[in-house]
Amino acid sequence: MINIEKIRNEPELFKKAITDKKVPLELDRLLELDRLCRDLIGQIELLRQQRNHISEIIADEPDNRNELIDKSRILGKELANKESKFQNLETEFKKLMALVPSLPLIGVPKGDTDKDNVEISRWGSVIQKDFRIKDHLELALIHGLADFEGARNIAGSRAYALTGNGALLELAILRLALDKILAKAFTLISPPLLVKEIAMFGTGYFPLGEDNAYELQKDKFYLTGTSEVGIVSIHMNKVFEANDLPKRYVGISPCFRREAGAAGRDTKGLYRVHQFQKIEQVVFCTNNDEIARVEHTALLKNAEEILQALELPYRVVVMCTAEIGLGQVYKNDIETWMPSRQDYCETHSCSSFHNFQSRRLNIRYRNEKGEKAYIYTLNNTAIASPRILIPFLENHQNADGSIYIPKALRPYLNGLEVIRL
RNA sequence: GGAGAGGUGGCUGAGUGGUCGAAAGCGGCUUCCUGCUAAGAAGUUAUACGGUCAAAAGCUGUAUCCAGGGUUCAAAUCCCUGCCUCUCCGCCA
Repeated sequence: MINIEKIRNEPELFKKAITDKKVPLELDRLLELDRLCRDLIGQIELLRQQRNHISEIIADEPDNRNELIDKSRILGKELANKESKFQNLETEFKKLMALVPSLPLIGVPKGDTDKDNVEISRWGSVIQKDFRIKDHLELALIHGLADFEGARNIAGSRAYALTGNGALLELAILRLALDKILAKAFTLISPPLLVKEIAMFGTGYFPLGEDNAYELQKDKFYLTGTSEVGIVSIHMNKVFEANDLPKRYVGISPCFRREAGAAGRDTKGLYRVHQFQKIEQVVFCTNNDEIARVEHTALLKNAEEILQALELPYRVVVMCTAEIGLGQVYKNDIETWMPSRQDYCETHSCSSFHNFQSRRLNIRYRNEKGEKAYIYTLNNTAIASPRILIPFLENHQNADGSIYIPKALRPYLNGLEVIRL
């Protein structure tokens, strides 16, 4: 939850963020509820004070005991009345509070769609091949890297199975990415993927993203769409010592996404699937904007190094206001070149939250003065598969249909240099 | 899935309806003493939000003994639900 005092003091800033991020929230109603609640809680505390005072006297067995008990009873009725009124107001207040976005940092471009994102860098050259290129589906088919038909029969649309070298290739890429991150002193976590609502809410995926999560109704669990959810939320209510920070984690997990709202989009192939594997970087740091910025840049660089090792051309973009989520203050996507699409497409997403998540989950640290302050959180993809297999297969195909294996990956594939037909 | 036990402050742990935000011990902090690195003495020590104040301190109000609901004039204490931990049985990768 955003600090209500900040909202009271600078409502215009939040109104702008609400508009820019396109959040369905009426801030004036929230502020009105805040006033009503505060006024009512004042009245309630006064009544409680009176009742507590009378209770103390009753305990001393005075002569007019019964009289006092009657008086307390009347106070109690009035209290109950106001308390239930308060509860209703507070419920609505909390619901609206959950929708208050974090403020985008200066430098986040204002915009409505991904067309408004701003490219800031490129790496690698996009080579237009002098032969007819095959898309990843065709390549997967001729090499036997994936089975779509069988998977879809039992798991529905967007399902896939990686087979043979396809599965080995995925494992190799994941392990390469993991090793690159581990070399930078990150702590590996394989977190819970089946979590309670508080974890989804606390990391900011709920309430607005509820349609995108798989829900296990019988047990009231949700399947996480990224290991970030488990990694961040297992620290709920924790207080770090300042010298524990920054704490850097790398997560590994399957990820589950309903892709609601994307019905009919990207239904072919490995681009938009319900289940995938991801290596994820997550960082906790002190509540210092400059430190967070440095960490953000480092997370971005780590991901870029992985793509460079895989010899895949990519570009980095700054996401515009409508494309960053409720909680993010700044976000970069890395888009990797996909020949079949003749475009750079999202493969990585690097987000800074400042204290948006830590306030929801009550994750703090003790600063130099001994005071508790909310930490900052950040995260970025290291690698996500099978989407990354699209640029991998398509960029590395040769005229004869074989697939080139970049040098850095060969140790993970028993020295394999080319996947031949 | 079945049966049982439990969840109290930084930690251990007492408290079965009012005098309890909570005994005692440990730990922490402050001061003193002694002097030689550890021991002694005294005091102090929960959190959040509000009021008072220029501000801090202090004083003061409310809430908090896992969470939510209920009983009662009054709940850490009684009742219900949920969550978590532990033990036994069953099932199982």
